[in-house]
Amino acid sequence: MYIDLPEKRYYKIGEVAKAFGLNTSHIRFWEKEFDVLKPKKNKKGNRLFTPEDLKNLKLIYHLVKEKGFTLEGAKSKMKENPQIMKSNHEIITRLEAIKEELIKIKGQID
Amino acid sequence: MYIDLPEKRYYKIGEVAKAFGLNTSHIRFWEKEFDVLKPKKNKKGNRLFTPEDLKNLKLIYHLVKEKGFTLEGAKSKMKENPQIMKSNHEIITRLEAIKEELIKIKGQID
DNA sequence: TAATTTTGTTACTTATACGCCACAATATTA
DNA sequence: TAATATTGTGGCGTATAAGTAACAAAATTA
Repeated sequence: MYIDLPEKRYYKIGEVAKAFGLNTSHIRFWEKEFDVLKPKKNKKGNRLFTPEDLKNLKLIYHLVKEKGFTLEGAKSKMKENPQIMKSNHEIITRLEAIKEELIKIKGQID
Repeated sequence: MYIDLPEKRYYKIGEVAKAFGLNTSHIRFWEKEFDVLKPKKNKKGNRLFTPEDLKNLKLIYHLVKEKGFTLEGAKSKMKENPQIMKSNHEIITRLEAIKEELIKIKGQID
């Protein structure tokens, strides 16, 4: 997967960008495009991405980069039923991780 | 809906374009992009679109113009499981037509 | 303290998805 | 028959979408 970050309360834009293989401008660009992406900011204005923000980013990435939606397409898809969309996507992501695990285990047996 | 054509064996590009509210260049462009779109041609080279071609066009239109897929996104979506995709889409289209009918009838009752 | 990172804004670049035109051949309509 | 319309291929033009870079100032990290 394109993401591999330690668990913590907040992530900086640089870490996030790196985790997705995007550059920081790109992240900021998506932030302007997608209302759902609203990282907190500290007093100086630095972005603080929460794990929740990362979930949203993952979903956007999935729709745009993997499924081939336009940004507009992704936006309206996400409006359809945001919470169900998101939880489905989380479940699928989780299942894919489990599948990977199982394949690894199988490899050890053979 | 964007389409309203009499039933016949073949349609000319002009009719097809008009039915979708696209211009002929656009139809030809999609033809280059989507392998699934392969209208027959007569000896002179004129395109002969079958009802089957129209179904494919409808699906493309749906994905690109209504769902917000990029052309690439639409292509890979259609490769996933072409026949199921298409029959689902036909069923949904049919149901929507029925819904329209029912709404009309309801309007007459009120 | 020095090096690195981040900020917002703006402008620039590239890619996508067409639109339009020319010219020739054929078809349709008056 | 003459005028008009439609179609073909091919190439060039273009609007919008999507992403990148440049900047100087401020902040963070080493």
